[in-house]
Amino acid sequence: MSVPVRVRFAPSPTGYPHLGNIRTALFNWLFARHNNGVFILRIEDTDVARKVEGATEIIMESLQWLGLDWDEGPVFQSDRLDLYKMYARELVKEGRAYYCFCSPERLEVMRKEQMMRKQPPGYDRHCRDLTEQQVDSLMTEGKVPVVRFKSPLKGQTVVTDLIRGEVVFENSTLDDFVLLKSDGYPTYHLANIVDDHYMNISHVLRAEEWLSSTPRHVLLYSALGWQPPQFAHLPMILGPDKSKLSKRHSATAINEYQNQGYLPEAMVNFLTLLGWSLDDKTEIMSREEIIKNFSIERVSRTAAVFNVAKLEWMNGMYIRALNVEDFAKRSLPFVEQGLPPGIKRPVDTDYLRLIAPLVQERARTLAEVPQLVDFFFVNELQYDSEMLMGKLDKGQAVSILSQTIDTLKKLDAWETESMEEAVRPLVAESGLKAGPFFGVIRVAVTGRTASPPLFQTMEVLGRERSMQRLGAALSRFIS
RNA sequence: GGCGCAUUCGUCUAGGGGUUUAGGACGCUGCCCUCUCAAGGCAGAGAUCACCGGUUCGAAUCCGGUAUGCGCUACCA
Repeated sequence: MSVPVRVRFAPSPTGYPHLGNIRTALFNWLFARHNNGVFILRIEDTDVARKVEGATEIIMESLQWLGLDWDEGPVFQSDRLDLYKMYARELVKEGRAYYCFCSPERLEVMRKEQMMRKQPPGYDRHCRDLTEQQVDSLMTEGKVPVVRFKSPLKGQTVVTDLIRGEVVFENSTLDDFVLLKSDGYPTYHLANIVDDHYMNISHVLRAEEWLSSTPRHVLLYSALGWQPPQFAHLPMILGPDKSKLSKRHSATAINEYQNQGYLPEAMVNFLTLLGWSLDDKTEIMSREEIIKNFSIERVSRTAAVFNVAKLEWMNGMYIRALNVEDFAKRSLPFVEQGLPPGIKRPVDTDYLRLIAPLVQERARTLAEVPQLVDFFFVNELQYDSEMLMGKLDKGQAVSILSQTIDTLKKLDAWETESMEEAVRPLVAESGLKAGPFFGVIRVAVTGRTASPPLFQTMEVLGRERSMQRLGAALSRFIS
């Protein structure tokens, strides 16, 4: 019988979660779902100074956007301060921790000196051996202490990591870290251990940056007489400069990707592949496939650089896989937002549905859709006559336009096929290649040199608008 | 400075002693398709598997050292 899997995502509420946080959440969620376990959301709001109002809501929205549903929580550490205090006191009582009255100023000076002497910085254990009387008198003076853990001076602590194996730390390199701050809040180390224990967390999946503090956690578990969970330290996600992803890098927050028109399912697929792989070739996988196959054994040990270009490609794959209806629906908010202000809102959704199939395979993100479709909406096309002529001369352009207008005018049905049937012969007669010939019409109708297929575009645009645009182009040359 | 982790094409990765002339993907280049742009198809360039030693009949794969990168080194998480 193995322990039931219970994992948690435990961000601190400091703003939009960035890609690294989200990847951690994702792996925890995948691990829980694969093992029919429980995924818990816990908010680590023990740093009053860094706490940002509304951040919890933002975190929850981000998880929801990606479809990472949690089974318990959100649990707030700030609601459980008494619990942490209780264990801090207990540890002091048992001689496993002590009160420290050193001022921030003293600590600062101490650190500077250590740095200057090229010594490893760390608390010098000044208060470690205060007598009970000394503590009492400092207390009555009104001094507010922190509680520090009494790290063993010698011996080793072994961390067993599911991804990295056994990692051995010399206890002499561990300092007496703070458990309870002077404002009564616990540090991460204390709160984390107490909560993981109380919530019966079975596996701690977190970023590699935590590996160095894990021996402290192991020591704490043992001091409290608790069984530690299993640890798995996930490889970090790096910026293009190979340093830890942070605000210095562009677009690190998850909401930026939402705003840029990335699909959550593409995001999930892509992030899954940052540090995990199924085999030597499978890349596009449904959520179900990923859940079915996810395992810690296949998590890589090496940090991964976040590569937007590949995300773009994958997002394009997902966009093309959408059914047209869905694509139109998901594009709508981006179109509403991205079309020039002069165009009437709300945007005609039936019209957009007709346009959608013409641009779906041309968009890599939903945010690109407005630029792809705007000529369907604007009243007056902006382009210069040079563009209209392309490599042809004025006479040729005039002839192409007038012949096309005459031909289309006689057409009964304004449909892609009949238009093409009627216009194609003109190309042959002109002695030109189809490219340049259609190029003139394309610019006349769309105002650009690259567009969806011409006749399909004209069909959707409608007879009236198409003819009007062709006429407008012709009148540039004949006034 | 100390401690820890890591090191396979530019990037994400497969590989876990012989099946490897190191596979796939993104990106890049070329060709095909083609009314343009995409999409799609095909092809190509791109990795002395960080380096040096060792183990072994045989090493990208195991061991040691070195180098480099990154992380931690707070009353932040």
